[in-house]
Amino acid sequence: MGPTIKDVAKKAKVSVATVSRVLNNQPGYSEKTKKKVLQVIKEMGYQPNAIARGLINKRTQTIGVLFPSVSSLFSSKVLHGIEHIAHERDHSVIVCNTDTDGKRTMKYLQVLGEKQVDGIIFTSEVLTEDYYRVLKAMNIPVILVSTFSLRYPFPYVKVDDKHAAYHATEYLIKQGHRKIAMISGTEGDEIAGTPRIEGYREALRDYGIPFQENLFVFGDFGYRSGCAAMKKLLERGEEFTAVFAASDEMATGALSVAYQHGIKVPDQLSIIGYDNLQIAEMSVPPLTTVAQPLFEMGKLAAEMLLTMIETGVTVESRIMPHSIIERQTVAKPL
Amino acid sequence: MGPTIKDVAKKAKVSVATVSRVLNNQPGYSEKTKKKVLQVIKEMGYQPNAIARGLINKRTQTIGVLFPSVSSLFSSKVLHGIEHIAHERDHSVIVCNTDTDGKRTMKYLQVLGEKQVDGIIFTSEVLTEDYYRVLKAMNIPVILVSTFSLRYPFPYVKVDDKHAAYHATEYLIKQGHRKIAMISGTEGDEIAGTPRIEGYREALRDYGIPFQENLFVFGDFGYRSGCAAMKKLLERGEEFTAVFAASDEMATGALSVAYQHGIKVPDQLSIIGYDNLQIAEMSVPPLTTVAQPLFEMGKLAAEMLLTMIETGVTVESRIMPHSIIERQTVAKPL
DNA sequence: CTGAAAGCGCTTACAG
DNA sequence: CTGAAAGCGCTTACAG
Repeated sequence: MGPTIKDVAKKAKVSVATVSRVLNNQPGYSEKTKKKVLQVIKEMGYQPNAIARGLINKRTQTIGVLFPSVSSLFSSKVLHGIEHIAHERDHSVIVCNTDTDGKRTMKYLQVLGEKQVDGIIFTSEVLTEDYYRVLKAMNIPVILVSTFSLRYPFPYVKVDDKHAAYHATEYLIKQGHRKIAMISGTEGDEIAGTPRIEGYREALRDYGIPFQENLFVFGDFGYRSGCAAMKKLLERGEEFTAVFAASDEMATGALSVAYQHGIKVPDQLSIIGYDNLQIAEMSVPPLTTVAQPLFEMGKLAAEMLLTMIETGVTVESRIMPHSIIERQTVAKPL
Repeated sequence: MGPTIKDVAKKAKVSVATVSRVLNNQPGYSEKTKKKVLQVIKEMGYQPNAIARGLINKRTQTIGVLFPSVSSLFSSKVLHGIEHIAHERDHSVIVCNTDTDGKRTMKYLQVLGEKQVDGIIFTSEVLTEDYYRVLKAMNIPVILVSTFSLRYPFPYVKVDDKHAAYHATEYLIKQGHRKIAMISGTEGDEIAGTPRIEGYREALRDYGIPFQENLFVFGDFGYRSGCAAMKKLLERGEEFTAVFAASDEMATGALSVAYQHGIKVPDQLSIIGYDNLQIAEMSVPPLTTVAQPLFEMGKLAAEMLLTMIETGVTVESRIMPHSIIERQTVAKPL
């Protein structure tokens, strides 16, 4: 271990109280002692012990973040944004990978509590009553990202999924498409599943296009499920000129399968995704998609959390703007 | 704040020492008191304060990880592996995003020191003397991932880049290619740049193929630089039937440009990448590439670090196996 | 089997 | 302007 505040005090011939004061820029010492102390600190290479500080200040300058999967393209962008602001405002971030597993999540929540984090960001998953209870009991600020809860009053930052899905579908319609298939996310997912389906259906309805079971299929947001869904759609034999996939990964899967079947995108088939992950730009051809400002969402969530930590006042939820990134997978139907 | 060990002790009518003992499964109490204490703990919803524990134990059960960019596909995989093992072995991980910025990195190192992390994993960047000095001064275990240092004796886990590049090039040669271009990583990068160039050149040499300046171009590992490099190669007019790109992102860029120029892959041009990121599987056509076991590397690094933390003995560096993932971007030349 | 006490490295009234 | 002392929530000899 390095030198402690005691060592510094002794060497500088002052009390630890004085050293502590200059360390924290508090008043109560002459310019001369300040200089002396600062010099000794430098000489000894003294570093304050944040753990000891945390114990007494009841603040650890650390926040916890929970993701279903840290390595997903989605989570890593959001994490990047969170980390950026946290660092700017002198906080560290502990990452937790829940695997969408209830037990694991509860365990993380407990650990985060024991480690006395100052706040928590909970992302992309349904806030169960269990989670809510322990979060509530921890009595620290919590921000939800890409998820929300009607029942539990944590502020959130997210895109309006239903609205965004409506726009994506409408965009296709405005290009002239009427036979529009949808590859949805996980069945029953109330966060990124159902709302996007609703957006799709409402756009269809508003433009007088009947919803067809045959043109609708569930995936699980992942690439492989996109491939499978596309195959299913093709096998059903129902004609369609465009598909709206509820994630870029699924859209890319659909793209691959189209390619394998010799279907030209966008000449014979238009595809629009959702997320605007890096792969959207890198796919061949580049994917037209709905963009969520993930990095910004991470930043905003961290800002909201830190504001709550610092001021104690509850912050307002925020709906972030989505947008349609026009690239090369959508064209007018033949 | 929740109840402390004192509250528990009072309510259970024992001393805090006893509570501490049952908490830590140490001997020294009757079955009866144990039951009593456990019951009170449950009743009060008592959670130990890890900060107080850390202060006295000189162990925080926390490790720090430094990445150039947390949101890169590369870093997030490694992070996932690290987090997985850390959690399994009761440690938390603090992530740091250095932006490959010296000042920022030094700041993180300082914070990690103040927060008394038990160990550090340093990834994908050159270990400068400055970094080494403060790391050394912290006197805690350090593991390097995807980087290494001849001068400074920290154990590392990485793939043999030169060897892997040799294999990739050799693979192309064995398919019958003789005119093989290379899109390299960043010029002067001693970690993932130069070694891969050397591997490429040695394979060429071993198979009696002269190295041609015209078929070599630098990128910076990113997608856009891959696009630019491919354009440059095409503009130079020197014929080639295959390209080895030192990253999947650059390979994907090359793929896009080939597509834009109406060059069929793999019929007219073969491409092999490096990394085996998710996009390799998702590209059209799927990218043949060199795989590094990123998740496993993260896991192994965490295991090595935790072993050093727990036993105090220095662990051996590890070269991880690379492999060539054959997909659909390489064929025999016309 | 059990408890009183010291101590981890700090901060913060309090007193001077 | 400065220091002695209490205390944050724990663990761990030490003594019984």
